[in-house]
Amino acid sequence: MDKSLEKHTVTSSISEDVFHKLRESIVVGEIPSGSKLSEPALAKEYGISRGPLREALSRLEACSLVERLPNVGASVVDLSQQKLIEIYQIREVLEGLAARQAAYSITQPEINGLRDLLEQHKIGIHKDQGHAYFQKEGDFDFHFRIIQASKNTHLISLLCNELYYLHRLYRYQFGMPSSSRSNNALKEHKNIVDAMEAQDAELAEILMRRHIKASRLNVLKQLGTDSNNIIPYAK
Amino acid sequence: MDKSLEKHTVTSSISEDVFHKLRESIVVGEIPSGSKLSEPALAKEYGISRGPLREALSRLEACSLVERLPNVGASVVDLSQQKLIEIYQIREVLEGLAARQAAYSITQPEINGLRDLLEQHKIGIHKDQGHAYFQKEGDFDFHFRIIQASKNTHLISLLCNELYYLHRLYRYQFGMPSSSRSNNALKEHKNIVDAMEAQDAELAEILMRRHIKASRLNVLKQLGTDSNNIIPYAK
DNA sequence: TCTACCATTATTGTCAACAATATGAATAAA
DNA sequence: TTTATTCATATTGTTGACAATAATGGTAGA
Repeated sequence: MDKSLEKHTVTSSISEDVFHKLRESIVVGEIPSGSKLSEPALAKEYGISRGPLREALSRLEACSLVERLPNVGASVVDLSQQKLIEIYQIREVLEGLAARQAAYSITQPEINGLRDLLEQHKIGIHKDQGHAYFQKEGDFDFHFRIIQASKNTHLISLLCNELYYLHRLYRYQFGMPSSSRSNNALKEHKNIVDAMEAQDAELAEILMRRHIKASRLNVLKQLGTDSNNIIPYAK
Repeated sequence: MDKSLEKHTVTSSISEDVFHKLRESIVVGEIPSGSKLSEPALAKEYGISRGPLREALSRLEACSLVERLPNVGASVVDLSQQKLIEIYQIREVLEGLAARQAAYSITQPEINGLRDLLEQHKIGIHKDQGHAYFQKEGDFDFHFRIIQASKNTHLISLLCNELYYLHRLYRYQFGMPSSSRSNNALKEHKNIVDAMEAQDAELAEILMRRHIKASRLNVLKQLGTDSNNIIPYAK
């Protein structure tokens, strides 16, 4: 498997490249949500033909970042509070599953890695509490590692290839809270790692679900009060 | 929205058609799992060009029915007991979520529809207990309705467009048990509907998870004993 | 002035040919 | 006999052109 992997990852097709580029542009808001994606325009912009571009659009559609209507074309997905809630609900149960499975199969090195991350996170909070860019990435990293540790490849793909970028998109577009919660989040992260180290799968699942639910409620609270945080394209 | 939907669903593109045809062929085993999908051969078979065919393959890849290697091509996904377990684990939590959300928002007509289905199911068990084709479809229908009732569009898409066909694929390929369990399954279904009608979301989730877990354990038990049920392409 | 219809234009869907890469067989060397 | 290399073949990746459909603007009629 290593050999074939090594053999194939060196080759990067045009459609692959433009898929990654487009995905990043969409997630960071460079291409605003709701906007139309014209095939001729994009093809010209990237200096490629429409074939690989359509392939890329197809893949973006698969991870719910763009929507396509037959004979009409592709648009960047329209954000809404409703969709954000849906994504959180799904993450809640899927990452709960990830934590549960990880509790069974996580290794000591993986546990150590998570503890190091928590330590860095702690330092980060004291240092630049405020618009804490670090925490955000640190949070993603934390969740990432647990998902990977679940060893459920389908779950990993679902969370890391599809929902992850959608999540990032919303974080970038809606102003991002979570800094107000980073102390709580840190404690919750620690408890989750403790449960996993104790191989208490049920507890790990419950704690992870609670953690994501708390995050969801916090985000919604912020959005409810700061209505100006809602980006112009949201319905 | 109804108008635009009505307007656009009448148009069916070639790639759309061939996507549906290929998906069905794969699910029912007409195209065996693990087999290579040659673009020229398939294009010729369906009398189309390679363009829309590649689009269809791309969509099949998105729902995990085919795997593609760059510069190598597409193959129907390889089945394995490991993957089957992974899918069941994911369904367990996602359909648990669906049941929980459905408990909040399900309508009385939807409840009535489910009860009718259970009644038909009951009759079906008495009539042709054995290789009960009806139960299988009835089971799918039951789960489908609850997923729809969750009103979470992302969840609906995930379960009905992606996991559903994978599930069917495994059912068709591995001999399918579930008839041995149909009496238990019926009771479990009834309890789930009861919980939803009582708007007891937590209970509905727990019962649905337990139901799918029981189904998973049953399938694995069958596969463990009847090793000849495992299809030739499984590793 | 407003509405309905029509034609023009632009965009998407499809195709067939070309380029680049991988596969497999045949040959040569060890 | 086995392994490495090379070449021929087939397959995938990409392109540009053509066909079909939708969006747009203007005109005629009410």
